Amino acid sequence: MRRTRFDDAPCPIARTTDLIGDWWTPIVLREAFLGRRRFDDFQRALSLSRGVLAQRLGRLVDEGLLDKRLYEERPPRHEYLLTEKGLAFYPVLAAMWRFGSDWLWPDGQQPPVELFDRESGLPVRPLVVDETTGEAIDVRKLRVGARTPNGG
Amino acid sequence: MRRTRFDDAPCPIARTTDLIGDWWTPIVLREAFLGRRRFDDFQRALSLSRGVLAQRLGRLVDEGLLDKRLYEERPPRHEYLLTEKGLAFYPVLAAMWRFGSDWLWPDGQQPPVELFDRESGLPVRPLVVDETTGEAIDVRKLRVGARTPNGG
DNA sequence: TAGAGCGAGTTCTATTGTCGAACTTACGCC
DNA sequence: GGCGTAAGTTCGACAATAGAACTCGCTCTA
Repeated sequence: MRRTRFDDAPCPIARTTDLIGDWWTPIVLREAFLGRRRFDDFQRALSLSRGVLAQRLGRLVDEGLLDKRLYEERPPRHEYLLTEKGLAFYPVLAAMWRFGSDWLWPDGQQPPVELFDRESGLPVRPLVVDETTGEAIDVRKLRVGARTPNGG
Repeated sequence: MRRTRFDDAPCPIARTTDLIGDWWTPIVLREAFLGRRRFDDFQRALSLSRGVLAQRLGRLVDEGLLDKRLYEERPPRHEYLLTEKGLAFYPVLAAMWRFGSDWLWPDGQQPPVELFDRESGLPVRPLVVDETTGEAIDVRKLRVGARTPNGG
C-alpha cells in the first residue's frame, strides 16, 4: 500500500507533515542548519543509509528547501545549501527544540545542549506567539475558520 | 530493519522527531486539538487504518500526551484527552501551520483556513520568538552549545 | 601508468512498517 | 435473537528502511 499523502490537503499542518513526517527529514534539516553541506558530511554525521539520505536530500531539493549546487567542476562535486524557504523552516525546528527540552527529559534532568545568541551569548528559549499581539499562543483561545477576504 | 530510534538522543529536536516523525501522529494530535476524543471519531475524520490509529493513540498515551479515560462503565467506553504535556505540543503544530501557510501553497494562493482568536475574532499568525527578548528567531544569529550551569 | 582514494551517489536483499478490510468483544435497544 | 455501536485486534499484500556492496568520474602518488 502506498503511504497516504497529505501534500494537497487543505490544512497547512497536513502539508507540512507530508514534507517532514518521517524520521530522517527533520534531522537532515537540523544538520543543514548546523552548516553541513556535502553528502558524505551528512552521511557520516547521521550514519543513516546512503540510499535514504539520497532520497531525503532529493525530496528537499524538489520541494525547494535545499539548493543543490556544483562547487567544483572537475571532478564534479555538489553541495546542498538552504534556500529562503529552507531557512523559513527553522522556526518549526525551534518549536520542536523547545518542546523536547521542556518535556522529553526525565524528572529534574535537562538536555546537555542549549541555544545561544551569537552576539549576546545569552541562552535563547524559543516561544511561539501571535505575531500581532505578541502574546504566547494558547490553543484554548483559538479557533480554526474559513479565511477572511482581508485576513492573513 | 528496525526503524532508527532517536528517543535517547542528546538533541531535543531528535527526541521530538522520534515522537512525531511519522505521517499520522501530527495529524492525530491536530484532531485532538480540534476536540476529537473517541476512537471512531478519529478514524472517521482521518480515514486511516484502525490498526495504525490504535498504535498511534497508544504511543501518545504511553508518552503522556494523551490520557485514556473511561467515560462510561457499561458498556466500557473510552476517550482520549490531551494532557498538560499534550497541550504543550501545540506550539509545534502552530509553527508548522505558519510554515505551511506561508510556503506550501502555489503562487498567489493561500490556504482556505486560518486561525482566529476566539475573543477578538482577529486572525492569529503564529511566530517563533526568543522568550527573553521577544525578537523573532533568526537561525543565523544562533549557535548550539553545551548547557551552562545557570542557563536555560 | 597502475592502483589507491574520495565524493556522490545507485543497487541489492532481508526485515519492518503501513494500508485496508474483515473479524472480535462487550454491551444496549427493540 | 438480531441489529447497532464503540473500540479495538488480526491478517495479508505491498511499500519503506537499514546496511552493505557496487559504480562512476576524477585526482594524487609511487
